[in-house]
Amino acid sequence: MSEWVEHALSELGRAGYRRGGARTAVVEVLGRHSCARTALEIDDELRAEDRRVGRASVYRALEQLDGLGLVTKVDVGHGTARYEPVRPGGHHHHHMVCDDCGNVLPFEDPELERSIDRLSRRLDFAVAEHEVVLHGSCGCTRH
Amino acid sequence: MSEWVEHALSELGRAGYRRGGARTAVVEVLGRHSCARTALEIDDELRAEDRRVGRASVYRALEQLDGLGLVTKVDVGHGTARYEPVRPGGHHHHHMVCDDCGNVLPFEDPELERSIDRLSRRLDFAVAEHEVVLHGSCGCTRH
DNA sequence: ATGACTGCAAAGCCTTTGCACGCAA
DNA sequence: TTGCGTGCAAAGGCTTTGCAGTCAT
Repeated sequence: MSEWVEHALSELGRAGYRRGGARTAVVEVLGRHSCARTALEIDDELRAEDRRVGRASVYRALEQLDGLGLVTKVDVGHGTARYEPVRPGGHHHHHMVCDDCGNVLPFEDPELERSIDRLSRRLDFAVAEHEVVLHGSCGCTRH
Repeated sequence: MSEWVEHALSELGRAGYRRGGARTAVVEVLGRHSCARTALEIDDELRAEDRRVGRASVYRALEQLDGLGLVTKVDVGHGTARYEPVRPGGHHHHHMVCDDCGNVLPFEDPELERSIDRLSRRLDFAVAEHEVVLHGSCGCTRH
């Protein structure tokens, strides 16, 4: 089992949550992925392994995880939220969205992070989070 | 009238669109703002000046303008799309979103743009657009 | 036993679509 | 006259909420 899954479950416990089946299932699915998933994808994945869970419970679990900082909510457009595990010590990354096939791919770039940090200090605005989304094509249409 | 309004109306004409009332009204509202508006805000603004327009027409006009590159669709999360005029020669900018009051403010930073350009060249991905969103607080809760 | 957790169904948003009428060209 | 443009209403997605039964503690 992924380290993050144990971490998340223990943090949930510490925050006073009970160990319900639906929430645990959501945590386990998230733990299998390094990049952002939608609520629907998580639900489908659970359904595929016959662990049927109410859609509402998926959303509730994600909301709680987000509140505890255990996942990040990523919005790459198209009106569907995505969530991904925040691994302690893990690398901060952003996303490229293929406008041809809808694929979402992660990337990271220290120089970009430095630019944003410097900028954040300069602005008259208390920056808490930042998100960079690149749109374009991953090359899926090449044969 | 804003220069962009004339530009947009003429481009719409060149693209073969007729000069309908609803679309023109949407263009005029957009032209009054330099930063991103939602479809609902545009609709409200029109309603306030007794130029009632069907909600669907607002969405249709925005879609067409986006298709011609006359506006940019900006997604700062919260599940609501925003649109802003693309002024020829205007500065490329990004957005800060106040998580306390929902305010959306523009900023620009040449260094950040350079970082993204360099990064884009390095990636195995054809970057067409990019979007940076800063979340945090604009200070509205200070008294 | 108590109250959190869950699933289901219903309701809420934002956005898109279908359709008949009206207007620009 | 032609068919694009428009408004209205209905339908579509994603997400949230209400509620009663269930389960962890």
